[in-house]
Amino acid sequence: MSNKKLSREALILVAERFKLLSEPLRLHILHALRDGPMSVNELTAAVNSSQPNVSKHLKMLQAAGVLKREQSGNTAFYTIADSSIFSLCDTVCGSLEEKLRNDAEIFASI
Amino acid sequence: MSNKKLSREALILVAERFKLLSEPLRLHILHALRDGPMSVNELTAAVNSSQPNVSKHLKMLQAAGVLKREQSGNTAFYTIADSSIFSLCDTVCGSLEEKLRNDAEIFASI
DNA sequence: GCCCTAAATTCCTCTTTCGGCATATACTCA
DNA sequence: TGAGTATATGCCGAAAGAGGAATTTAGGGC
Repeated sequence: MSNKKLSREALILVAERFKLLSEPLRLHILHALRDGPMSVNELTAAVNSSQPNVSKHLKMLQAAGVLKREQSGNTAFYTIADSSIFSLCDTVCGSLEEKLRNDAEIFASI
Repeated sequence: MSNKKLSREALILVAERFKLLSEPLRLHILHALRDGPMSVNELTAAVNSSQPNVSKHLKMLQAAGVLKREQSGNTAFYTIADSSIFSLCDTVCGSLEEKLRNDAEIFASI
């Protein structure tokens, strides 16, 4: 764990990355892409949203460098470009699980 | 890296945790608390904001279980309660650094 | 060229959230 | 009890972000 002093600009960049991951639908999209590339249509079905909405979120994820876009014929395929997001999600899941377990214990001991 | 299927509710919880970390000021506060507990006044000075604003963010961080509050006399001290946030920040920093380095190389090779 | 399908873009509205300001609460000390 | 300091809270206005609906752009096949 590094201990650098972070500049104001660095903090903003980091915050932006977290903000990108702060929407359930975007997380859902990323989660769906774990098993490989998918087209916009496939993703739209997978996450149960509208096509324009999915396209908008895909654009944000791509602009941030998290996703990569590849066009094949008439359809666009999106792939994970930065797999560090999965470590992030796993870390958060682990932390939340632990917290919930602790809360459950406290509740049980009442 | 786990490969579980995440439920809609789990995605929302994870997204909420990321949202918590998506504000520069909150990151600043957490960063300042790396070296140990601080009072609200100290934090207000450290992050260069107003006291009410800092209090509000502290409350959110505490409600999420990221910070712990301890009152001593008239002043309140806040401490890191979930250090996994630092791994998160470090992972993001690493990813951003790599991306910037790559972008710089691409730019240099033009 | 024309039609069909896939994806992206624009406009709009609604909700959330940030920060400032004023105020309230709570603790200490005289 | 009264003054002073530390922290929390409530209210407001401004800005950002999400999703819906309609439309546009672009490719493929006839």
